Amino acid sequence: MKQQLEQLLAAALAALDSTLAATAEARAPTVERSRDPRHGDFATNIALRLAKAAHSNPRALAQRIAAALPPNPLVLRTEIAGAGFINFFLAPAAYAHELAEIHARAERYGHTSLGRAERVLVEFVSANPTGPLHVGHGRQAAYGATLANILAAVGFDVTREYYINDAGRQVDILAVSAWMRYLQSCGEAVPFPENGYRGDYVQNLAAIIRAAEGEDLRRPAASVLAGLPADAPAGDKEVYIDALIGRARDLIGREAFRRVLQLALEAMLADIREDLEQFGVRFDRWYSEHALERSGAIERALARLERDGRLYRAEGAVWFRATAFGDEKDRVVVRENGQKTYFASDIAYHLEKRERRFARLIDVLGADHHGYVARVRAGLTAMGEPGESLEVILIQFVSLFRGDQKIPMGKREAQFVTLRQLRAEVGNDACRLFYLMRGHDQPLDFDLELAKSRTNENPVYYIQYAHARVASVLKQLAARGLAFERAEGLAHTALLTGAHEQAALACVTRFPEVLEQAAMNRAPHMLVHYLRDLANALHTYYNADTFIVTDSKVRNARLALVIGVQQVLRNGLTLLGVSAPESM
RNA sequence: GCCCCGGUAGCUCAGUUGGAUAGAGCGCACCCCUCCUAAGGGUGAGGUCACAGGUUCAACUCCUGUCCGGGGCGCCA
Repeated sequence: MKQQLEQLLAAALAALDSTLAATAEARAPTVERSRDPRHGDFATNIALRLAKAAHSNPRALAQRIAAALPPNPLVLRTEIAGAGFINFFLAPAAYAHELAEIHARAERYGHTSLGRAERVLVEFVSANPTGPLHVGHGRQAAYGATLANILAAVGFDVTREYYINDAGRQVDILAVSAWMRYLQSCGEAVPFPENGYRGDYVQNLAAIIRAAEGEDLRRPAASVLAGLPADAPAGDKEVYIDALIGRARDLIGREAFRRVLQLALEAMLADIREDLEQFGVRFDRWYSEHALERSGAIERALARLERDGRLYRAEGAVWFRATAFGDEKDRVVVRENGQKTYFASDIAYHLEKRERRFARLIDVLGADHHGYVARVRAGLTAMGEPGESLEVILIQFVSLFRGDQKIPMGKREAQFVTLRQLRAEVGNDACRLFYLMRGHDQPLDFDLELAKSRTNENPVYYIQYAHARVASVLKQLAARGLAFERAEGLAHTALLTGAHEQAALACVTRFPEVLEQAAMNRAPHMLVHYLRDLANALHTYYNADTFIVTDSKVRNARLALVIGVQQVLRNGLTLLGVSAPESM
């Protein structure tokens, strides 16, 4: 509906004044829903915006524009109001037409072609496979999955990707942590390194290694520890763990170390995949950093930067001249010890995304990655790619509460709450919806008690209940030996004149606009708030009026409306990854 | 010190890219089931949109500065 009005406006402006119509504002006139019903159904401020360029006062200009509007059966009348707004009052037929559209398009209603099939890569979660997903990753998963769904719904060609950091020092640390636990389980008295991963899951990794390798990789504690530098607190934990990794490779051989690493990695990845799968989060591709490395892409990227004079050597390391591309300092790409940094592979990875012809690269990252944005963009720019093609969305942190009691969390400590634990406690539906209730740039307080409560304080049930309520009405209808007659209902929508019916119609037909807003603002929470509003419109209507009445015209018109509401609720919940139950 | 995000009702938060009288939930005070699920609906009280300037016909929204809160600034990832 909104689009049609905007087209009418554009036509009016073109007919009125060709030079005026050429201005940027006139080319894309905007129409908005009126907040106050007295201001009609839609309103535009175009006359106010163009008044200066037209050398006219806004109200007079509004008059001329309104007069130039091509006649349209959907528009009952227009009115000039306030400082120069043009208010549109729609004909009842406009809502009737839109309601028929909901019934006709069903699960496709709300889907548009706004995105023009532009190729978008949404990379999200990408948690390091060195431990199970925690509640922060859960928010990124819910956000990324839903954003991708919404972008796809409004016509973007979306690919969902998870980048696996399965190369480099970090996974070596995972491997050596698992090996140390393995040695302990074999009865060797080796101290666990300060910088190792100390979660319980590492014990499981040790058990997996033992099942695969028996005691073949057991080495005496004395030979493991001989001549190593001191661990923290006396020594440097970073130096210590690197030395320990070197020792492990020497003692069991590079090949065996590789097998340990591979077993640990596969177990972690299987856990992460299963967790996300159960959470309803799916990826089109799991992109391995290790595979990127093997393909030579990182070497090629570095060679290209070298050729273009973007690299220099200092203090034994190789630096990328990031400051030449807007970053605040230059960045190391190859360390003094010859190891490439993660940043080097990030450059290659993002370049490779562009080579796969994605017009827009969206990275969904934790808020702690803020410093990373400028440098990856600098890398992309240095490669001759437009910096704007990269869009980084930072997700603020999650705090868990039990009532008003904050639950302590720490990533490296043994005690942290995993996504799996959270899902088990509150359920997937509440989990997805609670993660999405707030804007991504807002820290999230997640109250476990509230998420579990089956009261009206809990928005999950509120929305789902509205959906189930309509299903219940239909069951009741069948129980009374009646059936919904769609054609009759849609033919008599003019009977839906009550205040609650008008409100429900206005709300349910907003869905396509909400999806566009949510997509363009990267704001899934707008969809959540909308669904709450729609559920409220349904509950209010339900309490005020009876749907199953004897007059079949009225009955079917009302049912057409509530079934339309149910359809939109279902479409919205599906995008959020929340179930739409038939009964509760 | 520099950078990012936030500051809106007692609490938790929305606010349609600058519009008309700033909204919702919870909490508080009331009211509504012989009726399609009360996991629901309705009414009321509650605001200096952190503060000060600026831009504009119009500012919660944009710009500058100040104050407060959170986060980030390693040859870590």
